[in-house]
Amino acid sequence: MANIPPATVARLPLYLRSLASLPSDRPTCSSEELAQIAGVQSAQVRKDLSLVGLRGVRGVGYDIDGLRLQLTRLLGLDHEVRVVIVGAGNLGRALADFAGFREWGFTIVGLVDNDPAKIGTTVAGVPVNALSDLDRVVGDGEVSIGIIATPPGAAQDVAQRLADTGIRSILNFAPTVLRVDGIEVRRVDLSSELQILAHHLHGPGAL
Amino acid sequence: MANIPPATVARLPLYLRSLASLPSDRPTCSSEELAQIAGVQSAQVRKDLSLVGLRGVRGVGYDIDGLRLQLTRLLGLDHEVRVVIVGAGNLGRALADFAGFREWGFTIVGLVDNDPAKIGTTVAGVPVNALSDLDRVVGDGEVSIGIIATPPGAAQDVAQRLADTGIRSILNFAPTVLRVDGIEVRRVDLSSELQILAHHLHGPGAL
DNA sequence: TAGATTGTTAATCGATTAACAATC
DNA sequence: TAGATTGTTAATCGATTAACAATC
Repeated sequence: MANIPPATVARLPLYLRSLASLPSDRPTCSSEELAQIAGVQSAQVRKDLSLVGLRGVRGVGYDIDGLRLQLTRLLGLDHEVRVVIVGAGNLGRALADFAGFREWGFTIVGLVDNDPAKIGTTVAGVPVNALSDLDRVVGDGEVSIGIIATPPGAAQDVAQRLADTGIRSILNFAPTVLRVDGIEVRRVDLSSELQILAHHLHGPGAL
Repeated sequence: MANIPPATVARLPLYLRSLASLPSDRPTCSSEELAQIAGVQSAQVRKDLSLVGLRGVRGVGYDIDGLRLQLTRLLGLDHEVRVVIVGAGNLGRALADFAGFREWGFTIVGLVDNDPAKIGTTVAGVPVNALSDLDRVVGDGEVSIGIIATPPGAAQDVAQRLADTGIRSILNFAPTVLRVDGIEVRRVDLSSELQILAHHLHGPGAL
């Protein structure tokens, strides 16, 4: 496999989810149907599926079950994926209890924080560990993804610690540009999202 | 103004934030310095700033205060921006208390939910209103941005209601493709982010 | 066969990067 | 002047879309 364009990879979860909205009485669907549900062009769907090696049948469409199976496999969701969340503030705790993660087979093995008042408690069944125990939590749990939900000042240090434990990927909610080698980092910048929306309030179409 | 490329708009919050990391003893900074902090190429910085009409001085750099002022204005953060959050679950409540929003001048005027047990309470000083009061909350508050933090099944209905109140933009945390006209929608898809990271666990560089 | 729909090519569009003349 | 750094052009790269021959 390999060398799937990033833009295509980013749409695979959308396609996988869109399959759930398909009428269940038919074995196949067309790229046009999938496109409607996903909110993209049908040519985009065909191109993306083709790029990841998924083929349909001309005149018929794509096999829904096959698509589901292969997309799940491509996204690595056919194995359990274990996740640790660093930062047990409001956001970290909300993420620990986020139904959407479990739904796709992600397991939150633990929260990590440096506040003694939080350590030892549990949030939605997830234990809160000391930051000094990060190594143990990640090592014991075969954790491959770390989520950073700390204040901005702590994020870089936490990222390096996560990297040192041998974690493979980081999802960063702190508004901090992380510098870590050999690790894939994705950033979710909540304030930026609002700011981008705010920009458009004054653009064309403003009151 | 107008017609700034979306990719450029999306980086303006990053530049604005990066200014805060600059040494405060100098009045100017170079595109190279800013690029380092923001984690992008210096040519990108120059191009972006040029595209939004911000100019530096050759051989000298950009005026830091001027940059901060103009970026703030461009992003519409020189006025208070009022926001309503629909959905007072874990995520909605975490967002209501999210420091990063207030920091940039966003005001959360209210949470909205349909759970009688939650209505009338407050979260981080933000009152929880009945969904049936959405109109009043948005209307009274001159709210321009709505955040959707509901379960997926409720998101489309909420989006339409928000549109009907005359809101201008929506930030959608529900894993739902929204169909609303004349409104800017941005999506933050937490499960997708993890799934994209999960995909790369098996790509090149996998153990 | 006729109708439907894929898979792929080529065209277009947009974003990034390199390079360098302009100029402080 | 010499050194630094912008602002912009052109080159490159990547993503999207249109179009249609292939084919079920």
